[in-house]
Amino acid sequence: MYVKKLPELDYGVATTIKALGGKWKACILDCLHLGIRRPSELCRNIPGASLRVLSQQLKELEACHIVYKKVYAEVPLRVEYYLTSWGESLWPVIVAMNEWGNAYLHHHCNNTPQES
Amino acid sequence: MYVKKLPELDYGVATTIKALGGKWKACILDCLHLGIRRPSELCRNIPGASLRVLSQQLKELEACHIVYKKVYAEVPLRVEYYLTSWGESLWPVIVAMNEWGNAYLHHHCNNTPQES
DNA sequence: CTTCATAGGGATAAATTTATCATCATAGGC
DNA sequence: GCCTATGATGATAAATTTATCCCTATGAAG
Repeated sequence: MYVKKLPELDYGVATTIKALGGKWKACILDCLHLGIRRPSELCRNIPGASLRVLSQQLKELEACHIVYKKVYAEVPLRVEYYLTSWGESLWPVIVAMNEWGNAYLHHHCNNTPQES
Repeated sequence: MYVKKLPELDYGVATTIKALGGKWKACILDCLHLGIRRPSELCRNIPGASLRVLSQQLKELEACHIVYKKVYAEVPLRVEYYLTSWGESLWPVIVAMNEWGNAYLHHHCNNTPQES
């Protein structure tokens, strides 16, 4: 890993963005809400993300106490991720962001924000 | 600038994060809500951010139609940024993110998400 | 014996974002 | 003239995030 060199902002929004801002994190949280729990399942449900990347993001979400991991002593190894109460409490925020973003996309269709 | 090489996710949350996710964007939007409009004023109100970086972020926000720019033909040059209706409609989302993030910070005090 | 699925991680590369430094232009104060 | 402030931008460096490749380990299936 690396170490942050620049000071951070103790800012509610900044904190939320750090928690949610990873490329695949919102997708992962969506999947967890749908009951998809195992890394390999997540990988199949999120086209474009490799297992490696999802593992990294899950690890970060876990470090943030947004998800937690259950490991079963089976073979092949079986792991499940669940939302913590912090993860659950994040849901309304995700919904609000999703609504705004979708409304935005409908009005600025075929472009992402930075490019339009 | 650079050109994106990898495909983007057409995801409401991803869109919102792209719009809000810049390091200083939430600060800028806060300032605009407070009536701070000129780049040099923003710079003085956001310790740590250089004028150059704020200009970049303002430019991105402008490209997203979240803020717009008014230029006055004065000397020295005078510029003001305002929230568009999209920018205004983003406010509830920012508030929700801010509340969650602040609650989070209070319970995991002295740590940012990724480090805790 | 080879391959698959499972989950994880080290090493490294690539992509992206943010910061730094320099420059331009204009007018005023000293 | 030199320094200030204003706002913008080009070039480049640094920091950070995301992706790729390869390896570990286990047991079952072929």
